Amino acid sequence: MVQHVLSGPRPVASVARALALLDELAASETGLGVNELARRIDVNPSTASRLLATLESAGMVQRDGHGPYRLGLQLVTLADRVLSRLDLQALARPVLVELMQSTGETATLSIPGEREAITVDSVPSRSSVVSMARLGRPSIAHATAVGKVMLAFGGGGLPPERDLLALTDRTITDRRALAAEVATVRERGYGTVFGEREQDVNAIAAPVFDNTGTLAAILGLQGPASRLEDPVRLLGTLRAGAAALTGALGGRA
Amino acid sequence: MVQHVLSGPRPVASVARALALLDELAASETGLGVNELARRIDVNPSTASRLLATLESAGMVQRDGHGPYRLGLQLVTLADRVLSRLDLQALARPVLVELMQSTGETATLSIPGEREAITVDSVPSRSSVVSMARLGRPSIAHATAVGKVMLAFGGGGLPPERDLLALTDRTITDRRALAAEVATVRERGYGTVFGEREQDVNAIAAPVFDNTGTLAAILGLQGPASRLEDPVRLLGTLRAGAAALTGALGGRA
DNA sequence: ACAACCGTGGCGCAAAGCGCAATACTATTG
DNA sequence: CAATAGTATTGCGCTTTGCGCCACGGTTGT
Repeated sequence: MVQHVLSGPRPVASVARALALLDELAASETGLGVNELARRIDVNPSTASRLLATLESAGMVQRDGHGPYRLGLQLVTLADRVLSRLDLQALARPVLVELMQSTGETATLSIPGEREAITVDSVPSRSSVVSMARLGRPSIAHATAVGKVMLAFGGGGLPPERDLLALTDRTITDRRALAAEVATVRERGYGTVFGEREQDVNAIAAPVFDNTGTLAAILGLQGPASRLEDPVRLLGTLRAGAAALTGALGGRA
Repeated sequence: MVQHVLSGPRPVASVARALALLDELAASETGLGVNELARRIDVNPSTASRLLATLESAGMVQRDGHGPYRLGLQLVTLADRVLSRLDLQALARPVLVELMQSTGETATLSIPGEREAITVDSVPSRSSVVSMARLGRPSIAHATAVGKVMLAFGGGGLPPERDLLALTDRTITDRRALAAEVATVRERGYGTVFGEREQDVNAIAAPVFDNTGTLAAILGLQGPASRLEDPVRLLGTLRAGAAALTGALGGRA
């Protein structure tokens, strides 16, 4: 074959061939036929036909009737996911800095995942005694302000009661109590926490939406309970930041 | 066409698995590990590892060090190709209509290919006796206004002399003469044809550039020699259309 | 310290993808 | 209009090759 020089692990040939087809289609402005593609990546036309059929069923390539193949719209969908995340983090950075500077507390950016929200960026308060926000760490859904916002706006259901571990004596461990709390968060448009994850930490969080109206991220502010006795007083600033981000993503409200 | 489980062609399983990985990554906002992905598409972790390595070498997925996988930037590149073509045709339609209405001649949109430019859309003149512009047909590079523009701005080389077939007695068949003509086109910023493809057809064409400065398309106007004695008098209108399209694509000049 | 994850490489078997060839269809040739 | 040369897509059999199993090293959490 051709690329036999590759050191290290042997790549999956079929997949490599399929990707080569995509590259060829990307290089050609007008689209290519099966035989032409087969020649370019040096395989039998039947092989190319089958590979293209597989790619077509996934929307990676498309064509008009029996005409030449072109790149498919599914690529746009996938790329949109990439860009939205890149955009989000880039756009959020100055907002986080602004939030930290005007409030003096640690500002965090979290992305909603399957069962918990993951903190992907943070700007720690200058006077941060405790650096609570470690990147990449999940925020326990039922015991953080960020997590409550995710439950309220993320579209997923509440976690099972056996996951509602008590981290402090103020943690909500009853599923019905959590449901009520989440409903309140959804109604007010922000979530709070008063020592429910760590004894002396209070926090507030607000949702950020994208152009499709789905929850794209969560902005959070947190500080020591001694200083941040009532995090709701930061609500105005936090809401301004969330609104700025939501607007930048093409969303509203 | 729907995916028949019975008599339908058997898709290439490895490729289907790789595409399933991409779908799973698209579904998850935060990225996933090898084992987690393997569980979701129901394969062995080692298989997922190899598939992902193949995808990674093509830039379809990426990751930070040994962290979880995310969708790769190559997807953005591929999607850009899709969108640019879709955008182009959508944006060009009103321009073509405008060109036809203000000049009374047939307006065409062509996309530069490997060796010739392919006409992908056209708005025929109302009084079109001859409908020369059939969609999907290549414009012979050395004997059409569109083709000359492609040679002048497309970046590719001149065709070999054996391809310079004489279609009429005015067709340029000498390679050096063609080189001179192309140089003139590049200098003036537009290409013309006086009965070099068909005896009684004159035409003029102008380039459209995208945001990277490469030739994205070619706008053409053509009519019967009897009526369109000097196509250069349409230059102003044509240039305005080309400039509008170039601007819409983020290009300049 | 162990334990429980994770990601990856070697190995061997059988599943599976590939090339060959035949088919049907279309476009272009004489 | 027949003839030719393209294309795209099947069926079929061989052997390649991709997969699962297992084991290793690395990291996290108990």
